[in-house]
Amino acid sequence: MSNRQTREQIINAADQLFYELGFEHTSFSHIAQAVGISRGNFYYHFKSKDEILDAVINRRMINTSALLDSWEIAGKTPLCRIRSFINILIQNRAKIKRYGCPVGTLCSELVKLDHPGKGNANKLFTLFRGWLRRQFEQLGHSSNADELAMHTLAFSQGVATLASAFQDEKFIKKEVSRMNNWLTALENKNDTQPGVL
Amino acid sequence: MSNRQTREQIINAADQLFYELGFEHTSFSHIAQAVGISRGNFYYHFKSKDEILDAVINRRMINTSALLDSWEIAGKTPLCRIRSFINILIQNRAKIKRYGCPVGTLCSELVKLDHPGKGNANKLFTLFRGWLRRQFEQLGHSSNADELAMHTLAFSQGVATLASAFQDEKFIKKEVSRMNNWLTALENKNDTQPGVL
DNA sequence: GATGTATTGGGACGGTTGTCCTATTATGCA
DNA sequence: TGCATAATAGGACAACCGTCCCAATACATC
Repeated sequence: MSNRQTREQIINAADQLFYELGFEHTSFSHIAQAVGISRGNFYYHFKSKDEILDAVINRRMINTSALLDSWEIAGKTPLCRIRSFINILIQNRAKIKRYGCPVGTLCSELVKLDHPGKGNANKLFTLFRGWLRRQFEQLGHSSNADELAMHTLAFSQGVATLASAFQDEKFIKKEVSRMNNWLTALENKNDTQPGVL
Repeated sequence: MSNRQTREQIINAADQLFYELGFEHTSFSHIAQAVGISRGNFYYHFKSKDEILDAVINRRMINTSALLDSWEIAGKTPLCRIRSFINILIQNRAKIKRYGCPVGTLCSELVKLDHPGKGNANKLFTLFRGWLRRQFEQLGHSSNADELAMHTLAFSQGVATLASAFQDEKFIKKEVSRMNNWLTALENKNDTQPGVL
């Protein structure tokens, strides 16, 4: 097999296992078994476990960018695009129920480990944050677009954490519905109307 | 030193270390060093690491119960009591910024480890949930008290996760302020007024 | 002060971790 | 077909893990 192919498979397996088992609890043995290669083969592709983590985060960054771009194209209005973000909670509800949010749980773990890669992991949040901020600006909330973006991010994190703790998919749907109502209300009171904070 | 004293010290240190380093990453060596005893001494007080986790969760349950009771006494109105809950984000903001929420991060970790103690850890959430539900019932929102309790919990989890990821205490204050506004608005439209969902 | 129990320290144990080396096999090019 | 290089398998390595045993010490009771 070519260098590139095996490397991609390792990143693939690590990506999934880091999500499902956590970074620290995922061992080379886990990844090796998932890919179907020997443990000793890793050093040829990656110098350390941290380097695999870097590759995984990098891959997630690229995938996330592509996802945001697709929403940018498919969504006609900023409101519609923000709803795309919120709806990933519904789409991924089965996995979220089992493992929480892949971004939030990774960041939380790396912070506790005081791991060098925690900064990179947080960039995933920054990616969503910037994209959401731009959507809220286009929605007419330039004055507090970043705050609204952070609020939307916090919403998704809270829902994911509780859905996982209580093993409750219905709760996800309820909160998404609540969030959609909030967005609708937000559309009707933007910066163009004076006197509204 | 008496049996009880050492045991309490172990639970104390483990409680703090599980929060700051995570459960899996905290070793007997860590705890031993924090308490100032030898590693071999553990088996006399606890048969396994899982047993320490049980004791830590038990301790947190007791402390949480006491905290909720104190809010019940100090808070004159249900609204005031719910605000007590929200304000722990402000009070513990320094630690939350560094390590996230002690309940949320522990539950997330144990779920990924598929650890037997995950059920016990979730009981901490259930404790808050039930207490909040009762407060919302007293506030006149019996029909959806549990939903409002879960929403409040999700809010706090989302804020803690993002505050930790972005190392941002100001964000906590902003979101707490937003939540307080939401509560105020909620007080003015309870079940006693028909036609409001 | 002697004796029996409660508590502790030190270390052994098998297993797993991430890292790293080397012999072996597969592959592509001349 | 022969050869250089790419890729892999297997295992050695020290360090650490949780567990567990046992001898040494502290303490309380007589």
